[in-house]
Amino acid sequence: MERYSSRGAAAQNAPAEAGLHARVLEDLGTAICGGELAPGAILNIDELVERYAVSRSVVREVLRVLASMGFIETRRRVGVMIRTPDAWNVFDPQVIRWRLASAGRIAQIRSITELRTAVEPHAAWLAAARVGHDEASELVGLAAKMWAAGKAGDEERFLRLDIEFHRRVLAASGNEMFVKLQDLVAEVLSGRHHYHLMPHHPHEQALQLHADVAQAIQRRDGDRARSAMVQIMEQAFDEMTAIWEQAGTPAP
Amino acid sequence: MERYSSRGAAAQNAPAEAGLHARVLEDLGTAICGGELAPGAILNIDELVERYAVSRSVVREVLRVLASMGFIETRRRVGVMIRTPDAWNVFDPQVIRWRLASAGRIAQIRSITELRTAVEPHAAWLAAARVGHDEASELVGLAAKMWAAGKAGDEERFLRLDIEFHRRVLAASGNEMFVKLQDLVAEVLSGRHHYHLMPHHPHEQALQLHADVAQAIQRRDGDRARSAMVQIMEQAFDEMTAIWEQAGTPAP
DNA sequence: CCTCTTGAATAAGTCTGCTTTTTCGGCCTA
DNA sequence: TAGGCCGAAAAAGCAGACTTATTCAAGAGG
Repeated sequence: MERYSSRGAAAQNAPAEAGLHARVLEDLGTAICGGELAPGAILNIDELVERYAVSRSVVREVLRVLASMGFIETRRRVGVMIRTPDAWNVFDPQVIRWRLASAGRIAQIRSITELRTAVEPHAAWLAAARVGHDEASELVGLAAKMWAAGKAGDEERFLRLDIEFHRRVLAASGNEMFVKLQDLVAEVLSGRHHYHLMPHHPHEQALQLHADVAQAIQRRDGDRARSAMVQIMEQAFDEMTAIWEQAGTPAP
Repeated sequence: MERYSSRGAAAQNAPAEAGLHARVLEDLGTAICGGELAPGAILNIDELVERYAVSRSVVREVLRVLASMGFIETRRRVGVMIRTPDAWNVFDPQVIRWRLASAGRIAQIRSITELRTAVEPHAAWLAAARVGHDEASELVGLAAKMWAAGKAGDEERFLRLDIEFHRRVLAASGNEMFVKLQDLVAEVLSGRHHYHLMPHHPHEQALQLHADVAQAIQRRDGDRARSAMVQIMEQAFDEMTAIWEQAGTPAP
């Protein structure tokens, strides 16, 4: 199988056992996100059939999926045209993974970080109004565990608890889209780990702020929950800024 | 062609000239979003081939797209299983359209309204830091036109300008995901129109607030831009609340 | 010389029958 | 009862033929 994507970080998520569809999709997806297939470029089905040495049905199914992501447009008598990035479904988790694997990695991380900076404080505020008793208690418990893990210097555990904490706050907001958002953030965080862009040495203050959020939500003090979350986001944002100022890091 | 979706608002976006793929996708998408095909239900390809009287290739291509949206899961020896809503890509514009056509319409409108309530103030704040000279001027001009249209009572024109204004603010934030978000919001607003859920009688104060946002962004006063946008969002949110309190409206 | 019609070439869209692979579920043995 | 074997079911994949829409260019007519 000849590839478009230059065999870097690509195709790692779709190894041999994954089926032809997944492998071709993975390769074309990374190639488009990575710019190896530039917007405006034109392919045709037979060319892809030859290149990947798969049947027409496989190629056609992949093209349908790519079209639904806004990556391509097919026209009779013309072929398959690569679309410009502004048409892409940048909220699709799969697209985010591909972009994290591309040179636009830093931009992707920044976009999502800004997005959560906007959303999570509001989610905390909503959560204070809507959370159930048990949910609130668990949130407080989780904050306590984070505090312990942070104090003990157990970074791995802290990171897991951190992600779980934010997921629960978003879940408690009662907004399905906020919950989904956490999946995207998780993509970024795990991607950040994968590409060795990890800072995350929990500050003393961050530990306290998470506890504040949990407590404020439990006491249904929306404004306090929001302002504590704003501070958490400011810290997270500063961390990210530090990352992309030492940018240019080619990374694997 | 026999349908799953009960021939209501469905299949209106994919009429006869659209091709078999689009029509089958439309019908299955609305059926799943509408709950006619419940999570856990199992289909198989041949059944769909018979039901829609199309070939296997059409069905398989549709299934691949639905799978990439998190709607279904296919397993050998089992068939095609409908997945639970928490697996759906609720940020996909197509999914949003289907949900707006379903009984969960109100929930969808609420989710997105909450999302933009969270995002737009932050976008305004970012825009103040990043906007270019021309962009800022145009924003001020746009706010002025809105003011005129609002005063003249030209609702149609006001609505168009309103959408354009918010799009530009999001664009000026320099965050690609924020821009994409506006597409989703536009889906909701036009859906709201389509399903006759329009309030929108521009208040005097709203006119002033839009002008405030534009001016603050031009003067690079992020905090003032944000707080004005917060107030706009509060008004928009109140409008929406009014809609779903008179809920139960079956609508077309 | 320009416009309009026509028609042929092209590439996607659709259909069909076939082979391969995976996996479930029952059955058999230890 | 646990573990392994086997057969059937269904998706995955393949190959090729036919259909249809679109484009582009040549030729007819003004």
